[in-house]
Amino acid sequence: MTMPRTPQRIALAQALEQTPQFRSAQQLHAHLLQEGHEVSLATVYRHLNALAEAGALETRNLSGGETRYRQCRSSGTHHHLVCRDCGETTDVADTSVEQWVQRVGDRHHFTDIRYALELSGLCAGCQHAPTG
Amino acid sequence: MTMPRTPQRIALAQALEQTPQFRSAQQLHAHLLQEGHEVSLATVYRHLNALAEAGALETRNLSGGETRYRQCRSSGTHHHLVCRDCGETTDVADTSVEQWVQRVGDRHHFTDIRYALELSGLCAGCQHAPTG
DNA sequence: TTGATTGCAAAGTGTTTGCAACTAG
DNA sequence: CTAGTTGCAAACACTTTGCAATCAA
Repeated sequence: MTMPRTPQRIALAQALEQTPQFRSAQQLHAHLLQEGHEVSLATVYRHLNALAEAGALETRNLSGGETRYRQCRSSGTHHHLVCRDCGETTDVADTSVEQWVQRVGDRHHFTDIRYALELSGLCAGCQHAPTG
Repeated sequence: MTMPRTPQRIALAQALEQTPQFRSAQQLHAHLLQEGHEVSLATVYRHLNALAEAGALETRNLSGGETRYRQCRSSGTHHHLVCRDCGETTDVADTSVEQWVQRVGDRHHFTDIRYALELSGLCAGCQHAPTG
């Protein structure tokens, strides 16, 4: 159970700390290189998988086979509203969906319910801009 | 806008008709071969993409880069409750989430809101079975 | 006839892994 | 010293695509 505090691991942890956004292994890797850290893509993948497996990261599967990761944050549930044009992300704190989900599970006799909700739209600043 | 009714296309359409389950391109391809149809994997992929793009199929991205498809059924909005153990899929018809989403969008001055909600749990039959 | 469709095999993506060198503790 | 970690390059799984042959209308 020893666990070396290698510079790579530390750098990745910091990168994950920085934003609440979901980012891909490749994005994170590029980010680390830009910051001057020496890490290989393989190492990034390895840590990401380990962290996700340990429950420290949330994951999201995109079309194209890409997986994005982000650190588990607030204990309270919240969702993200992402602007499809500029990418701006807003946290949405609200528990009504949570309650609804619980009810649905009960009604269908399902237990250990998990759910993922993704919201996207056009933010105030992007509503007149053409999407392309 | 001609559109040949090829045996491959017909067979695939029938296969999609058969179950409400999400299935991968490879699963569908294997299924078709078993039924005695001659189709290439490439063709299955091509049709699946076309149908999904046209809005005739719903898709789901799994970890591992796999995409699963199934035919769109009810016109009204609904969600899916999937059993993590046996894969059984239940449709959940309910509009309260829809309304909530709309409210959230308004509150943040976002327009053209889209959302995706995925629900998973353990169905009644799988609640005592070990997950492995 | 003619444009859409098909199959094949090659190419492409994102991710994983074997292995030898390396390093934190 | 030694188990865990790293980088590289090869391997993987799923999907996409170029192209020539084929087929439906």
